[in-house]
Amino acid sequence: MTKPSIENDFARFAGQVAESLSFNKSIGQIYGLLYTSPDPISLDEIATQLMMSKGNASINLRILEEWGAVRPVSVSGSRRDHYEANRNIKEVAMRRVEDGFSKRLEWVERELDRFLEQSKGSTDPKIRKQLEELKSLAENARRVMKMLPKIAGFFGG
Amino acid sequence: MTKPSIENDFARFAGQVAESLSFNKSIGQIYGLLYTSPDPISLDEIATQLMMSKGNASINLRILEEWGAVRPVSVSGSRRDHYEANRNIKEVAMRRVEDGFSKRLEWVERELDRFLEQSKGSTDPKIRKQLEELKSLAENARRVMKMLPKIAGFFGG
DNA sequence: TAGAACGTTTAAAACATTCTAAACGTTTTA
DNA sequence: TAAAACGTTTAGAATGTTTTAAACGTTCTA
Repeated sequence: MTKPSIENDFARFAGQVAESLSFNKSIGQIYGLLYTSPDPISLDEIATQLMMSKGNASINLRILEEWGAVRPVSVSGSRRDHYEANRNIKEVAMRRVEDGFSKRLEWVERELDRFLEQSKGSTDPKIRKQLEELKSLAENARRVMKMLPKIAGFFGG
Repeated sequence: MTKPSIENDFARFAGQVAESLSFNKSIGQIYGLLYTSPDPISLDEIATQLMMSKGNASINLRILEEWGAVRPVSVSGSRRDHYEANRNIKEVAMRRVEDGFSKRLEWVERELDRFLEQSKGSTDPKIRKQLEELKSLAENARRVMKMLPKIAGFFGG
């Protein structure tokens, strides 16, 4: 942090938020910095402003890019990559939920199916009933996930 | 794992699920074991079955108890504490969302208010607009959280 | 074409979390 | 009352994650 400014405080705050969501601090800081920045920023500037190594900035920028939270833009008069934030946080979050949580739920359902297969015939019927309960729970959870964008849109869209 | 059984496989699976939710493995394994167990189990039995230290079992059982995911029950003929799972996972998850996520959202809103205060007068108006946008986003998110039990109930209740 | 300007990769340092084993304090049993 | 049976605490070992610093390979510039 070269200068103490509201923008820098905000980037630090975004780092804390990221940590509390079990992302890493740098990811939050970078996104926070780009979020408030009126202009796209280069990798070097990001690293300097946030007092982190170029390497770290590079790695976490790439992750943010994968998430669609950040995009590279070309800035005339500079050959450096510059980045700007995708400020549509709801969109970013939804994609994150989809890619992270829904995919895992599908995996859980597949595993539960395997257990159900295993439990056929051999074990006592109680466990089968429990597995079926779990599976329907997972299915419902996934259905809720799927509705989430519409639900979120229904509240402040 | 003394015996290879579907129950033990399931406990291991629950451990993986826990890890993917950024809890620790032991928490998931313990809950998984208790979930499928027809009878309450003692701390020692839990540790033995899951091949973990008593200390670890003790610590994580306490966390599960705090979450309301597990409850101690007295078993006649034994002075050991025995535990059984609260199998109402939806209830457990909802309380977890409430205690974890909603509380954090409230903190985010408070911090955003502080930034808004700071931004009054001094800085350019753009950042203030962004902060207000973020705040309304957080409010909406919290509103969705609050509705979640009803939404979840609307799907398979 | 030599060297500067970049972004990426990598090895290891710094740090955080999880887990174990043993010591410990109670409570119960004999 | 001595010893056994417990659950908890604790110090540190094991492991995992994040970050840095430096080496590296390109691409551009002069």
